[in-house]
Amino acid sequence: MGAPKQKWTPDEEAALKAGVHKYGPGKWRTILKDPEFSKVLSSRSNVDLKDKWRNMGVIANGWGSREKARLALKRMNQARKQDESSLAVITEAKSDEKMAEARLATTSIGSPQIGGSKRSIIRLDNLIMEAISNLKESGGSNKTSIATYIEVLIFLLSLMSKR
Amino acid sequence: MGAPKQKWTPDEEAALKAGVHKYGPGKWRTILKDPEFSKVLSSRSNVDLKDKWRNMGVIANGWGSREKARLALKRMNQARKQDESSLAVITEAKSDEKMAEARLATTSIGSPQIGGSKRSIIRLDNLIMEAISNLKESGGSNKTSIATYIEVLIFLLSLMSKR
DNA sequence: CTGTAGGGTTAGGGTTTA
DNA sequence: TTAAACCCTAACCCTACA
Repeated sequence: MGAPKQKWTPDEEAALKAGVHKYGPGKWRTILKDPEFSKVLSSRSNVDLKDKWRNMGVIANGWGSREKARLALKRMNQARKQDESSLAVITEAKSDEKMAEARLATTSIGSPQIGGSKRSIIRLDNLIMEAISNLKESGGSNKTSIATYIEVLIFLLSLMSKR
Repeated sequence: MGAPKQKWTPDEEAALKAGVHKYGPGKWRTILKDPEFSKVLSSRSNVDLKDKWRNMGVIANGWGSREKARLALKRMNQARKQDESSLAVITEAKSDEKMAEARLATTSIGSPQIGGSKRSIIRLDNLIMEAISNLKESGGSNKTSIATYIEVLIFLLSLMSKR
């Protein structure tokens, strides 16, 4: 009902880290005022920064383990969905059950070229994130090799997402 | 392992509904504290209330689009025929019970219409195609589904690179 | 009044159980 | 296999106190 949760994007997390590195933890308002970060973090409050930093603190470990890859995938999943944005939220809010039905019924992810209305992109995004989600649960005998490829994909995705 | 399941009684459901009517949804702790409901709901937590309200909502509203998308993808995966050499995307899914008919159509990732850094796309393509190739050879009970998901992921990457 | 620290609560994805 | 119940935790809220 209130504002939907605003999940942190990789860009925002990076800005926060950079800010803490520059001013130290606890200087949330200072970080927000810095022109270097104010753009990216414009939708965040000083308290938001504090809370996010607290959440990130639990993750101090390195990358490489399969478990870490799984978690990374999970976080990325959320990040991408959020990144695809405000429009997603808007359409979700607007759509009554019938619209939701219609969207699914006409699920046509056009060719990459023209058709890419924002809406179809969002739809694609959701579908694919679901796919990734399913993949990580699909189990199977060669989990290790799968995880390896997923790690590669995660890395590539993060690269691409930086525009 | 967990606590034995405790099914909701009609009294509890009624109290929950009354509580939401009085304070609005999202005020779970407040509802619990209200002497009017605290007796009936004494064995429930605020999170329990939230979860129950969600379950009741699903019944009232029908399935959400997200859940439908997830199922559709699952079915698509099962119904899909393996197509060895091509990249594929979902192109169509007829409504309702025919989600199983969702099919895949081939497309090229290096399509000229895709702007942005074409070179990186190609490299990405090679990298991932190699991954898929290895994956398919490695054997495994659900390699087909894995390949499908990765293929869809590739398409997502091409879309992202365009922005 | 402004900002931070820290405990508390909610939202929503995920998992388990019947 | 599905749906209700339950779990995990990021995101957000509340309050004390500098």
